[in-house]
Amino acid sequence: MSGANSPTARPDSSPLPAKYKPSEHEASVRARWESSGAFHADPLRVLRDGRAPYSIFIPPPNVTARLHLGHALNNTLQDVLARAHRMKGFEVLWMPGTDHAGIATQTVVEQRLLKEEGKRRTDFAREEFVARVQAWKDEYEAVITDQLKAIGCSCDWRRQRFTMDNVCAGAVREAFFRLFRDGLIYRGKRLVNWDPATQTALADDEVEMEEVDGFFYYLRYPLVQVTDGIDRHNQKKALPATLAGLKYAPVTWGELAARGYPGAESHPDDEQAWVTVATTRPETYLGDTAVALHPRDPRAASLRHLSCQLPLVGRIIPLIEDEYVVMPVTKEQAEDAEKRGEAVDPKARFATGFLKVTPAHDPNDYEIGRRHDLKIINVMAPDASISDKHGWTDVGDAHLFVGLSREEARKKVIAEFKARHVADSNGPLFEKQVEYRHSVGHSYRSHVPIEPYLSDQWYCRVTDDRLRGAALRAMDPAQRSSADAGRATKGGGDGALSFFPERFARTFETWHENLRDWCISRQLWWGHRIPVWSGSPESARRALEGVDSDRAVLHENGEAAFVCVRSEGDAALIRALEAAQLRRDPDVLDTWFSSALWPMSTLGWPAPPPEMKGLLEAFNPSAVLATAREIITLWVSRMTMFNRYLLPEGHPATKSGDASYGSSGKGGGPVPFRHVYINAVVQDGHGQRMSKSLGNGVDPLDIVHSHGTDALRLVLVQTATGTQDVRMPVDLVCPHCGEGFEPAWITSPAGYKVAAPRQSCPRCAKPSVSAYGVSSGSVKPTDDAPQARNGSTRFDAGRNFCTKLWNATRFALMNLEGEAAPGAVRAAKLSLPDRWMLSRLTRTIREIDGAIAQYQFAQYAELVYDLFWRDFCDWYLEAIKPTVRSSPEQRAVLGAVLESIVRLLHPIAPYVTEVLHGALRRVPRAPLEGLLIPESEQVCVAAWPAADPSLESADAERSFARLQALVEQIRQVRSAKGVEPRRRVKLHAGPSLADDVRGWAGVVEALSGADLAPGPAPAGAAPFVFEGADAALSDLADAVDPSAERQRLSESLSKLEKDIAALETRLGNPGYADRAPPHLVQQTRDQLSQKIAERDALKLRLSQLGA
RNA sequence: GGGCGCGUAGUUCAGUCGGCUAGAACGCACGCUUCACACGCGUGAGGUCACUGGUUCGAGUCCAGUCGCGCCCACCA
Repeated sequence: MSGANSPTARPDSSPLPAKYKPSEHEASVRARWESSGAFHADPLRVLRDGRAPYSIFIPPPNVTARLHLGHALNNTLQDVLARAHRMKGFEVLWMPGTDHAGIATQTVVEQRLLKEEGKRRTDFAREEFVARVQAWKDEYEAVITDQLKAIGCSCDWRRQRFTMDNVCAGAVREAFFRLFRDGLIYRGKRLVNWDPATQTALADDEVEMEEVDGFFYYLRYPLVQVTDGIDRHNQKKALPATLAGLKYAPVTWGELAARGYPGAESHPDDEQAWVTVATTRPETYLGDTAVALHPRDPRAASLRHLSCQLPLVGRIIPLIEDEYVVMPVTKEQAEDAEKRGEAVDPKARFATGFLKVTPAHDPNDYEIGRRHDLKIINVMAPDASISDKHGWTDVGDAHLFVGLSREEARKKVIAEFKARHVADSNGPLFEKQVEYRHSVGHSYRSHVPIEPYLSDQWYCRVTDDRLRGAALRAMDPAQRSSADAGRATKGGGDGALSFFPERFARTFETWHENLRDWCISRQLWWGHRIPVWSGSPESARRALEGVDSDRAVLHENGEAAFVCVRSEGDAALIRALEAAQLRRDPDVLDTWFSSALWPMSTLGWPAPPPEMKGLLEAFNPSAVLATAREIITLWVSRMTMFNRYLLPEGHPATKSGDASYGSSGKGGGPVPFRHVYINAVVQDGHGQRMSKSLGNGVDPLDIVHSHGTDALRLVLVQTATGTQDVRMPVDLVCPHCGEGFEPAWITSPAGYKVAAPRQSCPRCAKPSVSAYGVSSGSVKPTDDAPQARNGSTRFDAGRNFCTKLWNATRFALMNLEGEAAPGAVRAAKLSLPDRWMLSRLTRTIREIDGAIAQYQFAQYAELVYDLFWRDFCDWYLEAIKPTVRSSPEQRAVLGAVLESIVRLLHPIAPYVTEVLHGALRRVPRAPLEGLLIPESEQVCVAAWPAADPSLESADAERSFARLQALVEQIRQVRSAKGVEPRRRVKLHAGPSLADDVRGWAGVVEALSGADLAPGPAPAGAAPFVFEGADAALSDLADAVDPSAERQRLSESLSKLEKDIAALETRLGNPGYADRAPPHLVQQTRDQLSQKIAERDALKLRLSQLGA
């Protein structure tokens, strides 16, 4: 112990190093977490011991690339929840894993193979190629796992899964089998987003829209009237002219005029009439099977029962009426409508009112075709060249287009239409072209325009009520907007699902209301192979003779038979099928199919191996899913549907721990999670979404390197305020001299602002390589141009906070030595700062609990920040400095409060709190009545602090607030008068305030550097007013300058006058006293009278100083 | 085209039920190397809460509209 005159201990007695260096502690802390098994969840503690479960399924990151700050945010928030609930006594399972991300991963691997080895996928055998992708996956799965571990994620790492591992594959297989068996998976000919370059179907979200400059082409279709065979024509629309003895005759303008067609009379009577269609894609006219117009179009009546004949092809196609068609408007009409505030379809200005309908090559036309039972004629090969081998037979004179690419065909069609005439004497078939800028879907893989393409695909019937309806019924009725909101019935997961922030419920709801069946097949090699064998019905039936329907299911579809085999291990059956010439489908499943099963597959459904027994019963449904808003549709929806469909209604009450869940088959099963928390999108400094593939993704490990993990997490948590976007501007850090600098920006090929691949440091001028160039593969780090890490001053606040916490703990440790209090310390007997601090702690614990329950992460961070820095450091530690060494009771409070703060902070800043907890627990701590913080070896499994509400003391908070106000006032006077910081001055106060100051036992003196002096203030003292009473400071070194003093007091006076005027206006308002709540009126009155008292005191003081 | 979000101090952002004399961090100014911490301490300066109108005793907050920025979904006549 240092000398008796020293109020606190010497700094060198601290057991902690002088400075917190994250890199010196994080690895060893992490190793202790892992070896202790602190994060390993045991379903038995739930199922047998009745402990409350709390589970979270990680959104499995794609194994395509390293994680960026967006992932760091998402996973930090999950970790905050996991750690907080672990400390609150829940049995926590945070399930980790990664996603095979079919198309994305295959694409990056293909690109790399092409770049590094000059090879294409087709240069490999399928197994060989898959092995290469597997190698990539192994590499990135390891990288991602390391990143997640580094940022402190408290996942149950022993249970880590991958969407294509054996357990997950079993779930995919079983789910597919049941959905197939129940008629919810079917083979369909549908329009898909076809990438003609890679020849695969793409999901809607794999299509990128790009603005393209193009043209509207105006083409003329001659009008004809079918004179014989009209019935057959109407039954099977769009017949070739040559077929079935169809007889037809040209329709002349004269006939049209007779039918009342507006404007027909301006044409020669005996010439053949035509209609003009407008299209951006003239080459698709080869597949047209109708021309449509709006039923209210003024021309519609006069055209009824007429047809068009496609030039060159010769096909006769009907004129049909459909409300989808946009009627044309003139420029003037459009402007008028806009003036009236009416929306005008931009297409209306270009439209002719006649829409060519090509069901095989346009999604909207496909829908029209279905409505009108039109023929579907596919005129393209899979490579998007014009072909007569894929469903187009009535080629006629159009054979000159066959074999052309779609681009060549477009030119050729235009050229031919320009060169030909409607009829011998008419004008050309080509009318005009108009420039038109529109957005066109492009493949995110090959960047060529998407072709809507008719092909055979597997579909999941998500529009079935057992899936879609179940998902909608899962929603919390309070978050539903539509009419049937109130009709949610009881049972299963109905009404159990809610969104945070609430507004995202709308996204979920409208998605389901507009849902279409889900195309689940992909023409890829990387993924879950579709477990269906197809061949002729007879051979399929023969091969399945005597095979139980539990092993395989047969669906027949006209000439084809499809056999779904339940188990990959059913080798005998598979051999029999292949012997019967049935071939396995070459396609794989959409990646989201396995993702949709994540909450089940990771828990071992349907047949858990021994080490996974009980997981499903214990941990599904999970507590919360934390994810990004753009996958509400892709993922959240599908998990909800599958979980509810595949798990039985009674779950988890089902007792069996084995495979034998019967599917409820009604979609009445449990929700996969009760809450969905949508976190913000992390953007870069330019407001662009952060993404490694764009080259603007920041590796969280760069921030870990520069600021430490806890700093990273603190700042990320602070940003989670419920907004949609978070901007995280980043710099580069020079690898040579450590200078942070703003990179030089360039625009990437995709139009994003990214750091230039090569940078040079503004300080040392040496070159470096930025992340963008590295991820795009355009440049590699070398010895003289090493890679610059990202850095950001945004994280300084977090680092500073950790340092402050470290230092405060060091200080506390120095002062916690010494005799412990003999028994339990009772709050009522403590000093004001102690009672105040305990009150603040108790209140803050309550507020933090509320914030966590509502996913108010930023508020949680702010609460614990203020508690620690503002209350504990700025006031409490300073207040107890004079007394703590001599008061065992005060030491008990100090130790208990700091330990509580460390625990409250642990979910956000796990590393530094773990180290500090280790140091703090070596100091014996006397128990404190009302504050329960049981001993624990590690803070990550320590109990959340429990404070008795009685510790919350309004009285202590009120008194301490007065003390703080007085101290601040004294500091202001000192600062205004330029008193030396270390100089002790004298405080003169009236008897009542002096009593209070004495009652506060030296705290005011310690915090303000002013000692209470007896008697009235001497001449020349600096006066001030506290709570309307005179007080003063004297002994300020130099004599007080009366003119400066007048100046200062006058400023205070004018501010007071302003306040008083404002308060008087408010009270003078006749409505205020009547209608405002009484306590507010009273408060205003009190404020006014206090300000008036202060003003009068100041005025008196000023007059004493002499005007 | 449909939906959602944002606009508050130089910067990044809080601001819940309308009660506000609008806060924080960083930055800035002044003072302080005080025996936990200069990644610190103390004291300050800094705001037409995008704009217009409305409701209200009272509007940053609610309503209507305007302008600007961004995101998601849909869309190739």
